[in-house]
Amino acid sequence: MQLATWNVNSLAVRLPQVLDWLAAHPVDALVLQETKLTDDKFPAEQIQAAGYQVAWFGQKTYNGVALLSKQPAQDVVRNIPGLDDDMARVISGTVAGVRVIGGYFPNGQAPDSEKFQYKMRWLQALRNWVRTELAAFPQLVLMGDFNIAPEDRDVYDPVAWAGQIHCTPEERAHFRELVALGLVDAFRLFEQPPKSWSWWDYRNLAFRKNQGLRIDHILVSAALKPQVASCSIDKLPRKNERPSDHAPVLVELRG
DNA sequence: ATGTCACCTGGTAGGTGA
Repeated sequence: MQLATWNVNSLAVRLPQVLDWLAAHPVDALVLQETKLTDDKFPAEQIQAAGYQVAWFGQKTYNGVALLSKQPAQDVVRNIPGLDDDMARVISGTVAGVRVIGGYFPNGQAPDSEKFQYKMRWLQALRNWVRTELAAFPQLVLMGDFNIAPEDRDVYDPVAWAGQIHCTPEERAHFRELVALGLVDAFRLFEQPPKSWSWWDYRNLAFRKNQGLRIDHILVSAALKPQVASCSIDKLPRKNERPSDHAPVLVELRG
């Protein structure tokens, strides 16, 4: 089966691109971030017409996530249970026996900001919850826009970005702690092209200059690791007219 | 060196977030 994650930066704008991409990449499940739609405005009918089931969880203006799947997702959960959070950031469901968690992690703005403190609290709550989820669902995939570049090789200019948001030691420690729960970064299971990024700022001609970060990730559980056949970033949609600033990331599982 | 995009409010621009 194939799974994918994509931060679309407004599904209202990017729905045609999502449907085009699914036609070319008919993955079994796709999680979306930054849909930026209230639930009453979610384009469920157009997605269903394209052959996908969908569960969604949004809010006005910001955030918003969705889980698209060929087979309907079972036991859908929205956000992190037990965390008091007014932002729509997580949607989970079981697809073909795999527990899929799609997340839009907080950006954090700047290391000295209140938003960074929220990011730290959110990451701690996520870790505690994923620990229990892994115990209940050994076959688990955690994917989405983590807003964390795990290592210097995930940053186009690690010197300039040292200590900046997405690259702080605190964020990187949280990433490692998530992995330490019993997950693996599927992208790094394979030889990858150098300078592989999943996000390029809209500003500064960053995509043309390939100045990006790898902040969108697919973590798979130890039980699934032997089944991982490939993992890649699809840069093509970033070349569209009116692209999202993020590219989709895909993983293929055998069996 | 610089270079954006999407959304909101409230109004035909400015502010916010990323």
